[in-house]
Amino acid sequence: MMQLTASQIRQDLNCFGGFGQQGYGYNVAALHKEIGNIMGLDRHMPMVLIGAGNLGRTIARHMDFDSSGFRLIGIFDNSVHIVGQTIRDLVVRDAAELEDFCRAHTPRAAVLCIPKEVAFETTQRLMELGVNCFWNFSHYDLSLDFEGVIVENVHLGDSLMTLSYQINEAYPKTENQK
Amino acid sequence: MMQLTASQIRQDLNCFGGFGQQGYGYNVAALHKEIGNIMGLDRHMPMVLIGAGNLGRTIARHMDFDSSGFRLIGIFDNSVHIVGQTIRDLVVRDAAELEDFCRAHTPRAAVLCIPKEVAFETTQRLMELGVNCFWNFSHYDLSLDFEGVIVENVHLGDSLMTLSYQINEAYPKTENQK
DNA sequence: TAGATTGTTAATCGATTAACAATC
DNA sequence: TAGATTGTTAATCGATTAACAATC
Repeated sequence: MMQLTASQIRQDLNCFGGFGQQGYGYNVAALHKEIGNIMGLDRHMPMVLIGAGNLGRTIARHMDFDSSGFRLIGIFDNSVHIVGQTIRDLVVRDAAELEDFCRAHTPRAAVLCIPKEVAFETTQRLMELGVNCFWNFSHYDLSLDFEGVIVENVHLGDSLMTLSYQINEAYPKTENQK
Repeated sequence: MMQLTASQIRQDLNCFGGFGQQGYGYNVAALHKEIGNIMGLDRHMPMVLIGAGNLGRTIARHMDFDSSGFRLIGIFDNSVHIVGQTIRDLVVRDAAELEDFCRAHTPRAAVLCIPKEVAFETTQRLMELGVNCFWNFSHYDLSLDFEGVIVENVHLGDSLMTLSYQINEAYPKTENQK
């Protein structure tokens, strides 16, 4: 279904070890669990979310942090209109409380749902508090300015442009449209 | 800055043609425009968004469709609580109007911000209306059931798990944590 | 002409695929 | 023993890198 060959699956699994039994097959349940362990999905690492605008709220509401290796323990914003709101079971805290909160709960990871204008300073604040793993929704490239960060970027604009390219390849612009 | 080599850039550009002048260089502004043309970023293809829940509203509000090759011309939902709301400059329409609207405006692309339970039937409805290009935020794999679709998937869960894996590689679980 | 930079071909590297041994 | 399926090595393929010719 995923368009992978049997060879490729065997090769990929063998990067991490042997999980099957020759002549018999794989124990699917056990393999599934092993892969989860390799990915660290059972770690429940404390994580904070910065920026509770439309995007941040959506992420906080929709994502299943618990089954992805994380536990969302705090949501922060600097707008008086948003601070105090409850999202899921968390009350949005004032960004000014970030230092105290991080010292108390020592998260190592953060979701960045902030405008790129404040991305640098926010990242710097977090790094000083020991947070160096980022799920980055901002348009700012953290890895340029910070050493030793672990970043996973989500740039939805790139994704939409990729779709545009695929469509443009399959159905090219006609001369009239130019 | 993007960690690409000069060789790689030249090779990649030459997949589409020669845009520079030997001995002189590239005209950056012209090259930028050419790349946009290749990606079809100036097409303003009509696009509808299906599902105006948290995620759908966020996408509709945040994304710059116009500079990515699309024009968002309609937002649809089936909840009476959401239909009638205004997002940006669009009023959310009842999903029942989808057929009439598509016949009138003939969009070819759609954003799917719907639960996976209704993803199949919604896709089928859209395909019958001539919409076969999808920006898919649902957990459902369209390409399995539909031939000739162009799909760009956004699976945020995968992205978060990728971050988990990277962290788990860099900072492995200790035995105590197991 | 010398220096610089692109276009293009060749060499290298890594990933995918195929083949086969090992094992149930 | 025969069939099936994994683990692992070898062959193939494609992408990245390097080299060099072309051109300003």
